[in-house]
Amino acid sequence: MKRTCYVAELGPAHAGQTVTLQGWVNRVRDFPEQYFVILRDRSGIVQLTIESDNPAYSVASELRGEFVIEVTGLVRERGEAQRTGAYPTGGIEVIPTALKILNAATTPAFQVDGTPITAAEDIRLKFRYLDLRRPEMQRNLMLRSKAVASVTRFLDAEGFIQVETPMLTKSTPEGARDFLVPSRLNPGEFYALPQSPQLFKQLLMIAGFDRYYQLARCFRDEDLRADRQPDFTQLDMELSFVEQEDVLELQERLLASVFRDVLDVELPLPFPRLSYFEAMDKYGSDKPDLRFESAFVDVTDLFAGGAFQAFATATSVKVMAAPELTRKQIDELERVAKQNGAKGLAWLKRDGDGFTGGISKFVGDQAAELISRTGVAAGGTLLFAAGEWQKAVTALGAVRLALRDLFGLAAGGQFHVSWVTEFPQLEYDEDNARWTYMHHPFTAPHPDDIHLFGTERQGEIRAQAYDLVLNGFEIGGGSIRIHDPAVQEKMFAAIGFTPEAAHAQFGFFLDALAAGTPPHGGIAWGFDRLLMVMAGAQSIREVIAFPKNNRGADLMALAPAAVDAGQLAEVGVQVATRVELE
RNA sequence: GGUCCGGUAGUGUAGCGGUUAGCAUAUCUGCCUGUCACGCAGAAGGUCGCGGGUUCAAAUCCCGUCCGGACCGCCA
Repeated sequence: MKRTCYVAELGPAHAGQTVTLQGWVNRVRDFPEQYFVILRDRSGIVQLTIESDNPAYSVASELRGEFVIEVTGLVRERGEAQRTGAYPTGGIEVIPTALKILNAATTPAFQVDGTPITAAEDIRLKFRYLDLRRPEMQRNLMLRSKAVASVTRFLDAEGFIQVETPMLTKSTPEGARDFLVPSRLNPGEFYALPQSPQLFKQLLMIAGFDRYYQLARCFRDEDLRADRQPDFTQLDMELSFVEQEDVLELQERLLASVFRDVLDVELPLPFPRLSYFEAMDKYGSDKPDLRFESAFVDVTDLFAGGAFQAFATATSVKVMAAPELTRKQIDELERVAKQNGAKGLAWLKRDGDGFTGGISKFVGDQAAELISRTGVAAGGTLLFAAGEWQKAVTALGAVRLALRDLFGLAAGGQFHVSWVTEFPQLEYDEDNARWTYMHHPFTAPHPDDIHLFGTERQGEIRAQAYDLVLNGFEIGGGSIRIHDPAVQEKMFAAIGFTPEAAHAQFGFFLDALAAGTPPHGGIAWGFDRLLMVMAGAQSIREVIAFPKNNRGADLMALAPAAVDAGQLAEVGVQVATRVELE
């Protein structure tokens, strides 16, 4: 390799030096007396100036966008009138003494020269190798790489041991659908790709490694979203001989360290904490966006037994103050509320000391109290959701986020990190009419609540589980694990597992738990999601080199795809003709 | 499984019952004495996603279908 440096390393200090650069033709501007060729590599761009008497002139005339070239030339400081501040190397230019085309290029499907991208995302994904050439995507992946380095450095210094766990494994007890891999050597049997290394990392604690981490690929066969991919990366960690407080404290230092290294941003420590109940009750979400306040106020008592039936009988009436809204905006917010489980979205507009519009005819004496509790501004709007507590706050939580987007309430590029703690240990599964775990069945309950197992109040048991929330995204979640077999037994009983059934499903793991398990706990970060927020991207795909689209397809490689009959026969799989089950 | 939005030159868009299907950009050619998203002139480039229907007439209206995106369910 003859290259002497990346282009962005050049500056006025190099004036007079001869350098060799390699990269892509970002743009060519031709003039009667010279060509200006903008050369791009992963570091940035620099201008080559080729006068008509330069031997490289004829080569320059052949250059087209995205050609790969190598240039050797003299760095020259530009004249005062020729400088530009539009890019960092705008004060210099390179006068080639040798210019070589290393490879020609077809005309790209879209411009990769750093001008704002206009191509739709499916086009970008189809030509991902070009898309990744764009400065913006180069930045995102470099940001990601820096974050990996930062995490590794920190955890290494803290005594963590990096261990890789298998990709071909058995289903783990988390809730998602598994990706299955047929076993050729064991016809009729399947591996599952890991949804997380949960059991393996606990086994590593039992094995005495004390502190483990891994950047673990995880697989979940569920529908995709802007922040969800079928295969994704977790930063997975587990620690022995710790309590919840130890885990949270270390995580705070780790995340702060990553933000400092990668973005030069200082996160204030410690992170604020909310209980699950508080998060739901005030913000209608277990991952509230706390970059803005707009908390809910409870007004159940103000309407109980009143004339407005929907509120009079509701177990919970929540209200949120909003700015002045048009009728159209209210309709849109109502649509959001309905899509998130509300029957409707009641509203009031403050007019002086009273209210107009919406449900104002049901508001009498309560007006003053509504104004004082919510602090709604003159002309402002109050938005209500009523019903069963969980449904009311969830719907209003969605409205809260829609308001954020409507009014840019969280604009300004700020980061807000918080913990949500004290999740319920158990939740009632309406569809199957039984209790189930909320996190996973090895999550430790709060010691003060263990006596509630098997009672009517077992829904109140708090788990020693915690989520890390950044700008309204769950970027991490973990728990202290059960290490006491007696507690594990209570947990299985609570979710309707007989000892036999538990053994059938988790036998090897239960044996391991009995083999000398230290108290332990951990957490896993949604690494892609964290990077998405740090990069200011709207989708997780912006920080993943080769992501899947909405339907789980790789639009470039065209995966998934049919395989030939021979391959199927070899792994003992038959594809059934698709039958519509009606 | 559901709701909503979209599909028109390479790319991004306008047109929404009768147009030679317009514009921008990219591409190619020529011109232009230092540009920096250079500029100017010209050329080429379109099964208006696909199928069916309505109509004298469909890019435009209707139905179906395929594809793309956001969300709900699902994913703890």
